[in-house]
Amino acid sequence: MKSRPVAKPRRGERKSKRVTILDVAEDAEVSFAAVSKVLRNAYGVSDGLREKVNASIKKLGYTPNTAARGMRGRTFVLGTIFPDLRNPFFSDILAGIGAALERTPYQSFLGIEVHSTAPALIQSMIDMQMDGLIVVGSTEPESYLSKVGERIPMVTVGYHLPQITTFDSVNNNDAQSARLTVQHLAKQGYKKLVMLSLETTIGNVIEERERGFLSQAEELGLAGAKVVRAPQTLRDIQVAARRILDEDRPDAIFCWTDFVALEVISVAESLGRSVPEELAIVGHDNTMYCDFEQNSLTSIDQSGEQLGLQAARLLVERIEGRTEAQHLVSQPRLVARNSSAHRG
Amino acid sequence: MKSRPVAKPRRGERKSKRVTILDVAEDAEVSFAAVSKVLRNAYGVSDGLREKVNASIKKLGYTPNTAARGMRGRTFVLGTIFPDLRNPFFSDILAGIGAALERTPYQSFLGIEVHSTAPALIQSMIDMQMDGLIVVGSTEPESYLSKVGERIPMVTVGYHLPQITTFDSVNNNDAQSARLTVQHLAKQGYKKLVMLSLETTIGNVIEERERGFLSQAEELGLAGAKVVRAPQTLRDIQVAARRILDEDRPDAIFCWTDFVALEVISVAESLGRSVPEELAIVGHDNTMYCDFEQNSLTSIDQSGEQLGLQAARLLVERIEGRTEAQHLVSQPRLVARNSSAHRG
DNA sequence: CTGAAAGCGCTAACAA
DNA sequence: TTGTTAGCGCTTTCAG
Repeated sequence: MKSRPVAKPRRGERKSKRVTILDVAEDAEVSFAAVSKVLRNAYGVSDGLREKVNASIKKLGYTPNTAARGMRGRTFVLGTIFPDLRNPFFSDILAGIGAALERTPYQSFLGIEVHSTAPALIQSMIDMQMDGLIVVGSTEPESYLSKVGERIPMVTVGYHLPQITTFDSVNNNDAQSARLTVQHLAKQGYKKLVMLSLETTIGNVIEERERGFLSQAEELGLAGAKVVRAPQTLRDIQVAARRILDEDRPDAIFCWTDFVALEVISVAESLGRSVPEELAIVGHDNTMYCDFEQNSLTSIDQSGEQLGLQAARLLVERIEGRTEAQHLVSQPRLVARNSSAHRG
Repeated sequence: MKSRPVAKPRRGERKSKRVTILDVAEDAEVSFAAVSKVLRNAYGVSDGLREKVNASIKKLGYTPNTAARGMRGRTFVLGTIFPDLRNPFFSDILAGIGAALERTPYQSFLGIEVHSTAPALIQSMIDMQMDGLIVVGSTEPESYLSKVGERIPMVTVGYHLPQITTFDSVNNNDAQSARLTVQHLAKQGYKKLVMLSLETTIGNVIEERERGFLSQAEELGLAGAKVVRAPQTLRDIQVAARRILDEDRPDAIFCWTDFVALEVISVAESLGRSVPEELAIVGHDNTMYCDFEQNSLTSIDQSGEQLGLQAARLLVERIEGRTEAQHLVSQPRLVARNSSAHRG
């Protein structure tokens, strides 16, 4: 016996049927094309029609099906890619992106390179027909990013390539970050400087900081300034810190990001080295943990919020038609706290 | 003069034309339906055909258009919603979700309630035709979440409603978190306990912890145990901590999450109160900052990674057909460090 | 100013 | 086992 021809339940059955543009058209007693025009703010719609349609939209609680939209035009969805979530600095960037998008029709979703690679995430976002991408702290080669930029509007944060034309970028002046640090430490009377840097490179951010660190130290006549690189895991940082403290015996350490600096303080403390009397520590990003009394960490503020804001602004501009590349660089500032206070 | 009929450039022009299922079919010399079947692992495809198609897919670098997929069936995209990114605990949850999804065809994107409300994010995700949602630390009412659960497969983390049938949940036993804390503090010899809790409720997580705290204190005969609530901003936490320290004068404070505990340590230190001799501090979530020597914060570990892993697993099960609700509760454990060490 | 009609790339029922 | 076909909900010409 054949089953009777019922409305096929399929998988999607559980979802109560969506309100579509046709339902709105019917309710408003207009053609569905008219509804589409109102939705897109297209040219040539009378006020009366617009009002009727908007009333029906509200009444029925209609929201456009983004997937369907994506098949023809824009989705008004942007993708943002972060390397991880552990660094609280990223939440500042996100706040900036949110602020920039607040009064626009755009939404942003995040992809995190935690168990996915950046290329996989980027491909997924393209497959979802997202309108543009903000790529933060990428470690991918320039050639790859350039190709992505040809396929979809893109802005990088932390990957400064002033000559590139296929995407925009927003950056902190990372060399300047290191210069400010060295100047500050020198002024406080510290003389033997080590920079605890990152093993894997992030765009050209890390190189820039190392470059600024070494050149400024040289200019100020601080002999023996040295760069040591370590991976991002706490274990490796601990080992590196211990070795620096035992072997290089600097009186100041500049760390590429705050949590590394906090770990170095931790190691120094467990080794009985007093901060800042015997050892100054400076971090980078000025995250909320710097302010705690027990850390009181001098740090470089690169205003993640501003970076995110500008990135989102540039991206929307690109999506809406700009074709010449823009590359923004913002100036960091040093926030002095106890961890680099002494040594008059 | 009319413009000549060129291939219309439109907005999407910049994007080099996508490889579609038709291109693959042509290259493999089969019908495009055959390609779709291979893609979906559908029943009734010969090995020869499958191989030919897979070769063409690889050769052409084809990836399915998720938007088009979303119009008919599944997208294999999940949405995860976090209240914010500042709490490093969330990155543990994310790691768990990533681990669970690693060997599946599913991808997860994040929405953060920073400038968007949860309902707006949820609606966007539904509009993108995502297959399911993981909602973490929501403050929305049960009635609303229940309605969402009827429309789309959903799992909540941090919203334990054992009776609800429209979605699954994964939770830490939050009452037990507080009980463990009180037991530990009592054993260490601390007697006057205050819990520094959150003003706005997160699911029922906060209530549960408060309940466990008060009942366990009573059971152990610790008179005068008290709950104080404060908003999540550093400023408010500072004010509250100062007031507690000045007025309530407890010898131990249990904080609902680690960064609050760190702020309390900071305030205590600036007030000249020594931790743990005069004052014990216990946090919650056992985030990486607890381990730093300068904090050495006793904390409750609720294994965010496990919570995320289970949530993703349940969600995939639901998407693939399970209809009876599942509600998981995991047991926390206390990690003792210096901040609650003394008071023999 | 409004509506009719043609697809976008895919899934899944159905026919061969 | 394979191919044909009918949409999914929307944008965007193009005619009226």
